[in-house]
Amino acid sequence: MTTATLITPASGLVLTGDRPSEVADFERAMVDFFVDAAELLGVPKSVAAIYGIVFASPAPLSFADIEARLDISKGSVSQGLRVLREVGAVKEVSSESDRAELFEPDLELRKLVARFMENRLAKQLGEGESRLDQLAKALPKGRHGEAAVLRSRVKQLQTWNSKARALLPIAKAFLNLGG
Amino acid sequence: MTTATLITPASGLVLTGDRPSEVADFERAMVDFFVDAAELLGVPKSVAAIYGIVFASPAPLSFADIEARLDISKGSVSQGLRVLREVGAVKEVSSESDRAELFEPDLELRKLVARFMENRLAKQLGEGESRLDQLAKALPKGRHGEAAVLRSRVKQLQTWNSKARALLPIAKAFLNLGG
DNA sequence: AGTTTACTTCAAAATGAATTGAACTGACGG
DNA sequence: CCGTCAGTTCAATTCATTTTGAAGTAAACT
Repeated sequence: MTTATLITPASGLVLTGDRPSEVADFERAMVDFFVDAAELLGVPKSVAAIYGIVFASPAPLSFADIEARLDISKGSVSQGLRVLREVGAVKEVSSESDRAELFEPDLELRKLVARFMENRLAKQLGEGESRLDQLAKALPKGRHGEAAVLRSRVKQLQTWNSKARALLPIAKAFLNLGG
Repeated sequence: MTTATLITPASGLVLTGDRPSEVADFERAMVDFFVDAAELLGVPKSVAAIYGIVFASPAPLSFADIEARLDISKGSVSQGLRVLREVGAVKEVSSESDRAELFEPDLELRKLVARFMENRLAKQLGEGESRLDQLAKALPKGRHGEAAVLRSRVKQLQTWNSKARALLPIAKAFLNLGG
């Protein structure tokens, strides 16, 4: 063992610019953290990076700030911010003195998580349930025990589907305990 | 409302061949179910389709059977079966009379789910924890309350990470209850 | 009115992952 | 041995998604 624990090869999306490298390093680590997490959740890197850079800043950032700190195009910043606003991950705070809108992370991560579960998991499980109903109806009634085998397999899937559905609210409750 | 509940546009991977259309319809529905689910889990369509077609058959299927029922290349069948064997989703049963290996689904879905949680979720959360440790060390000590803001944000992420870690075994236990 | 600033839009390019298929390996039968 | 059958491999291709950037819009300033 000669190398330290270098978890991931670093996304290289953060530009140092003229800020203290101490700050840029912190931002880099934060952006990488969210980029990693996003990969698991199926969110584009640029979107995760924007959230990361906003999260890493103690003060709200303007569009221009984000553009300057990240090595991504203006178009991506625009689209990414739209997505993040839509899901409530960042919110605009109007700056008094200036004309540009400023963005800060919405720290109610609870809500984000809940929304994610709702949108992706609950939706998928609901659709799965419908599909399984169709499957149960479409069961081919082949001879012997064959029909029985298939019936039991479909039933097994239905059991899993409903268990997963039942787990969702439990998970939600658990994550909310003293957030 | 004029249209029925057509959950998804159908993957079109199942070939009817010369089997009864009743059977092909069932297979189609099953394959689509797994293809959908796989999308959520980040598994390639072809792999999900192979699992689906095997799952939809009361009798074990040979390599050639799978190739004939699905509209995917021989190469994909080979690679897909390898993946499925590696994660224990299908198992080989040697056919007495014939020389070809036959495949059937490993119905211990519990194990599959547990393995998935282990590999994807637990791994990701573990890496996240390391990253967060790094982040905590890299906290830039800017003036005023700024440092405090960042410290509290990092702490918040750590709290979430550990909650998620704590949830995993709970979820596992819940899903195992009377499977 | 005209210019600048601040952002949005979207068609085209880049990226990255899955899929193909032709060449290959090796076991079996003749 | 030689040919065929059964499956594997992997470079090249296709496909889907993300990213870019140039052109467009609109509000704010002068």
